Amino acid sequence: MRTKNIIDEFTEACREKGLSVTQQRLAVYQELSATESHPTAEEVYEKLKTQYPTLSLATVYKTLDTFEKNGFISKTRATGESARFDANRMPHHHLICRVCGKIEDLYDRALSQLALPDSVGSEFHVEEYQIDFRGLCRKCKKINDENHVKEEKV
Amino acid sequence: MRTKNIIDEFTEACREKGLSVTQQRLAVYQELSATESHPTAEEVYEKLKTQYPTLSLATVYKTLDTFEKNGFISKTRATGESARFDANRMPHHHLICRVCGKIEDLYDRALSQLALPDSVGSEFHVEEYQIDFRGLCRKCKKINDENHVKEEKV
DNA sequence: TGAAATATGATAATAATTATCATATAATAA
DNA sequence: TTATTATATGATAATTATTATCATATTTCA
Repeated sequence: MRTKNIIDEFTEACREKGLSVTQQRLAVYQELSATESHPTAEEVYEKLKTQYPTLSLATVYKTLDTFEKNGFISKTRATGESARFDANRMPHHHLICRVCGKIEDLYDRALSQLALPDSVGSEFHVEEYQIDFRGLCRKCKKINDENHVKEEKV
Repeated sequence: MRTKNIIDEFTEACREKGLSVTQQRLAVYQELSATESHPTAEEVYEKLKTQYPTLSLATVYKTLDTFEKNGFISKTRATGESARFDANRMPHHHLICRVCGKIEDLYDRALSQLALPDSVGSEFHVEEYQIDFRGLCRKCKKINDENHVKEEKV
């Protein structure tokens, strides 16, 4: 029943976004929903290929990319783009658009003085932290809204 | 004078960490300190190669890696490792060790209910956010502390 | 200064990701 | 349901970022 719900919700979410619902997408989404590890594309592929022998790694990559762009999943440590470096040790945060990938800096005193949870304790020695806000930049939001309207009209 | 300070501070920091102070490291560090963009390794290299014609891209990579491992700079979007994906939409944060790269999840109610700054306003539509705490895991901290003691003895 | 340690440059190798394109599947209209 | 159209897939080639290698050069420190 849990599985059923995930499938239904996923199917509905795909419809809303105008995405075809395919075996491969269902499989990848289910697999990712069933684990707490943060698997790589390769790992997802390895996990599924026994059950779906014709599945391609390229499809897994494309599927994950589609999911991420549609907000179904999140991508930790985006690759494919180059790593970016910063010598600015002033605490600052990032506004990252999930569609165009643009990164903007955000300075905010309150956000830079967060109290760290006690639970971290001696398990981890925190030196700094950074908040990544993910969503849509003004430009991509506009495009997104327009598409949504268009879909509702049809 | 500003430049002078940066050089002095950098040199001192290298000494503390037992790193050789080289032309290349100075150049890369100065370049990164002088910009607010978050350049890629390639971009740093392109910027410097006129002034330092013998500089190698491989050196820039190695230098940036060394800086990051020593906490001089930060690396946004770590690559070299695979991207990792997560279908868990429950707000959670990350504890990332800057030495061994291990990522652990952190759940904390307070950290997941942060008020967003007004300044963001209509410029960006935030859908979610994630805090990356960077520092040393227990194991790497131990090794780090031991090395420090050793260096002070010498 | 001179020996030992460390870093660099050139380049090869690797690993992750993306592009291409013919085929297959899904969505939609009749 | 079936035909048509749009979209996704699989196989594989190509690309891109990054790391490894190793001989040479530079730093460090006694």
